[in-house]
Amino acid sequence: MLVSTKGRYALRVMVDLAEHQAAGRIPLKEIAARQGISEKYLENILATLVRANMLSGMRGKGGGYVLTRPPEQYTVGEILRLTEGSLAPVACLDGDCKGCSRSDECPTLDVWKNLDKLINDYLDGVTLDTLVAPNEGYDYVI
Amino acid sequence: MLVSTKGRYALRVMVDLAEHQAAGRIPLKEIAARQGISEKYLENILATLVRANMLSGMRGKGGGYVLTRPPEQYTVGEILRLTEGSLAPVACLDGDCKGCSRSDECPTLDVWKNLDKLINDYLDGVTLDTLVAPNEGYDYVI
DNA sequence: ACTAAAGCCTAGTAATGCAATAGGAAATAG
DNA sequence: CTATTTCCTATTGCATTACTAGGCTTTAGT
Repeated sequence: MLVSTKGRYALRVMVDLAEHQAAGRIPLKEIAARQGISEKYLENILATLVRANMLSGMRGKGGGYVLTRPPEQYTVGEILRLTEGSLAPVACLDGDCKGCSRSDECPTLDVWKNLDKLINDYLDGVTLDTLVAPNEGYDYVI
Repeated sequence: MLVSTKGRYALRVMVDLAEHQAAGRIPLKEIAARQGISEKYLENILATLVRANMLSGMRGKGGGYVLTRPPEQYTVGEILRLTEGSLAPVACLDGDCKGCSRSDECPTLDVWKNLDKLINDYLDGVTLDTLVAPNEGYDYVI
C-alpha cells in the first residue's frame, strides 16, 4: 500500500480545513467528529502537519487549527510525502537505502524510477483547492 | 511501499529467465545465485508464478523453470499484481474493502482512482522484452 | 532399481511497521 | 481560576513482510 491511513486522513483533514477556512480556527474535536476519526489518532497527524508549518495550531479556549497558506498553494504530493515519510514505490528508491549493490546492472531500476516520477508528478500537480467541494467554505454566508 | 521484495524479486527473476531463455530450463539454484536471493525465499515466489502459469516448473534431474510465453507477452503490471496481490495505492480501492461508507461524499476518492489508473496503465504498458539487456539471451551463440 | 538433482508443499518465526490508545503537561480566553 | 484546547512521550495490539525449516515427490541417468 503506497498510502496508509495516516496519509489518507491527513489529506481529508486538509480538505476539511480548506472547506471551513472561513470559520477561523477549528478545534480537533470538531474535525474528528466530522471526519469520523479517533481524536487521539488525529492528534498525531495534526502534530506532524503543524511541525512542518502546513497548519498553525493554537491552544487554549478558542484555539484550534487553521491553514497557513491558501488552499491552492498546497499540493497533495507534499502533504502525503510529509505524513507518509516517502512516496517511493519500492525500497530501492527510498532515501537511506543508498541504492542496492546491483543498481548498476539492475534491469528493472528504470521501471521504478519512471513509476516514482509518474506518481510524484501527478500528486504534485493536484492542489488542495481542486478538492474542495463547490459552494462549500461559504456556509457562513446567510 | 507499493511494491515489496516479493514483487521486485519476481520481476528480476522473470527478466533473468527471459535473458536465459535459450538455455532451456533453469534450476532455481542458478537463478538464486545469479540474483543473490535466498533459495528458500525464491521458492515461494516461483511457486506463485508457476501456479499462475506464468512459468512452467519441472522437477527432477534436468528440471528447472522456463517462461510459458515469449517475453513480449508479459507485462510488468500482471507480474506485480500477481505477486503483490494488489497494486492499489490505498486501502479504499482494495477489492475486499467494498468502498468505505464515506465514498459518496469523499473529496479525495478521485485522486486515488486517478492514481490507481496511472500506476496500472504505466505498468501494463511495460513488457518483459523491453527489460532484457540487449545482446543478452544470445550467449549461446559462439 | 538406485541415486542424485531438482521442484513442490506446509509450517513456523523473527522483525518490522501500522493503527490506535493512554496519560498528563502547557497554554490561552474569559 | 477554570474550562478548553493543543502538545508531548510512550506503549500496545495487530498484521504483514521477509525469511527459514523440513520433508515429500518427481525425473534422468547409470
